Amino acid sequence: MQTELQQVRAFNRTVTQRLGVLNERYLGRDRPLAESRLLFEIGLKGAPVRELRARLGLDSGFVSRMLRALERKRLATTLRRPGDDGRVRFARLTRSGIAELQRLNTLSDELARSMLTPLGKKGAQRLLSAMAEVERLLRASSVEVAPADPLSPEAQQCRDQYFGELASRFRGGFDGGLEAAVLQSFVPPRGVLLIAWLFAEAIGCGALRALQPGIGEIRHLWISPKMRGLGVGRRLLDELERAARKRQLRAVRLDTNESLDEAIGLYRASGYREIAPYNDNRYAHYWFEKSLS
Amino acid sequence: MQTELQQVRAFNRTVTQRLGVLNERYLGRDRPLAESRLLFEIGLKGAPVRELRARLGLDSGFVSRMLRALERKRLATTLRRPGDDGRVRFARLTRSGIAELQRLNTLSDELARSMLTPLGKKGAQRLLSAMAEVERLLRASSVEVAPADPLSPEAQQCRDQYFGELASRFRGGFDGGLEAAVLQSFVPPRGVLLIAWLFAEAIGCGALRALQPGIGEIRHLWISPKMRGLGVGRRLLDELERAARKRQLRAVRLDTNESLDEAIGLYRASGYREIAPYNDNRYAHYWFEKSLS
DNA sequence: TAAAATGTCTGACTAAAGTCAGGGAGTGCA
DNA sequence: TGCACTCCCTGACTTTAGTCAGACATTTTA
Repeated sequence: MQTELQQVRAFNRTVTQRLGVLNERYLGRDRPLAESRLLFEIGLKGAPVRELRARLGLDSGFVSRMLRALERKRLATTLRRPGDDGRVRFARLTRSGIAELQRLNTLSDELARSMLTPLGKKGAQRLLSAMAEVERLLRASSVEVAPADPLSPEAQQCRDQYFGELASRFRGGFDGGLEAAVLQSFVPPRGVLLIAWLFAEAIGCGALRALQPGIGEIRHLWISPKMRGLGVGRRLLDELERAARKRQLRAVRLDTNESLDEAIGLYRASGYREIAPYNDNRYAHYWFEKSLS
Repeated sequence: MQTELQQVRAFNRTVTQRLGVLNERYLGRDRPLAESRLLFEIGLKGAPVRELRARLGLDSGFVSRMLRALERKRLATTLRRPGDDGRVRFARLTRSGIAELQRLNTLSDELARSMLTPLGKKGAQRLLSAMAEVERLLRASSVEVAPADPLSPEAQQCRDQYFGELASRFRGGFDGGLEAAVLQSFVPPRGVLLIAWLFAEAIGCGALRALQPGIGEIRHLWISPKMRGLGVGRRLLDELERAARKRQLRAVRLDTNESLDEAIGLYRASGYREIAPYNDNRYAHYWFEKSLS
């Protein structure tokens, strides 16, 4: 473990040093860095001020003041969008603000090039794939799993994506009727719905409910496609099993469709064993159980 | 190319965000971040002030002022070391400074752990090896190659390390006698000595000199062991060949010892072909030539 | 040995980043 | 309608980070 931590620290040092220096040199040329970041965040489409604040993690006064500065330089405007909540201001780049953003993008590309070109073609390829791996895993490591209300908009959104995917993957489609009673069964203390968050975005979910005395059922385990293969599913499953243990369940069951290979792989790898059908789900091809000791 | 640059930018964003937030949260808790970094750099063994300045890339006044601040808090002292250059001050941590450094190290470890543990064992391993790769390549990409005086201390240092390595690798050892005339032959305009710099540290060298009319010779190509396999050797070799072309040479030659496998591999991969001995170097087993068209 | 260069220090300054309190406008609910 | 709340704004601050000029001691070079 010691050397692993040292490795992370070495990475941390090298990378912050190199990127910090470059960011300042390329992006903060004639303007405070925070202002450049704000320009980036507003982007071509504009954004509500509250969102800018959240994304940059900055104080309301600070952002407001920077927006005034951008307005004085005629790079951005804030307006109120009719139809929206009248308190919310919407920031948008002016024509010259967009030109400025393009210039920043060019500089940012130069920065990227300055990292790749000295390495030659093969080295650049190696760096790129290692970067992609680090980036994905680092994102995965900031994922947080927390219980949620099954009726919350985020839960609804996860379910929509989940059912949408089932509909496209199942041979013969999928008709996602779901009674309110099932959702109620995910509510504590008998069940639980867990959502995996990447910052403010819900990127996965999974639910546990009581099936029979001593036996729970896991349902709706889903991970956003862009976060697959990074262990998020495994984490959700682990947490659901932990929740089941806490509820004194001695086993959990689940069913799944033949087309969901990653899920089936995950279940087998996690110690689930195939059992006889315990329900008449017409979309299920496999039924699994794992005993929790 | 476009998507490659985008990949780098995505990495840049994710990593600076994640590391920036964590750095501040963990290391800048009750003290300016720069001060924490200074504590790190002084370290257990202490360091000369000039070196601290160089490593952190900070203004002399700024560092001096931070040192005074650390002194006021009884975390560090500066002293003059007898025997050394009397102008140089040496910074050293006090007992409580060391305790503070340990605390920082603990926090830094926590930070590292917070990245690894959510990924599970396999994910952590993947992250670690990708991090190591990114770190090494990023360091390699900040290497700069520049001509140097063959008599400069850095050149001397490179040669010492080079000869030292030859002595340990050659069967039967190596007696590194080198006449001043040879060094003189590396001086422009007829020859050139290139040094590869990683920030202020010389981590590789290579020399070109005139051998016969129209033919040059490459000598002393060496890369620090910790920077091997990252394309630095290839870059030095390319630059030496470019220098040869600029001098209107139509070919370059070099000799090498059988034990230097990496070098031999590099030469072959770069288009060098074995030729008959063109000198009577008793340590050489192979003689190579490449024609520059 | 004088002159130039180097290493460190201080004082005086600036820019950037961030915090805090309070106020006005708008929204949603009782 | 009144009240609590949200969103954004401004003004008044502080801290952090940095720059610059010059002073002084020491070392190196001519």
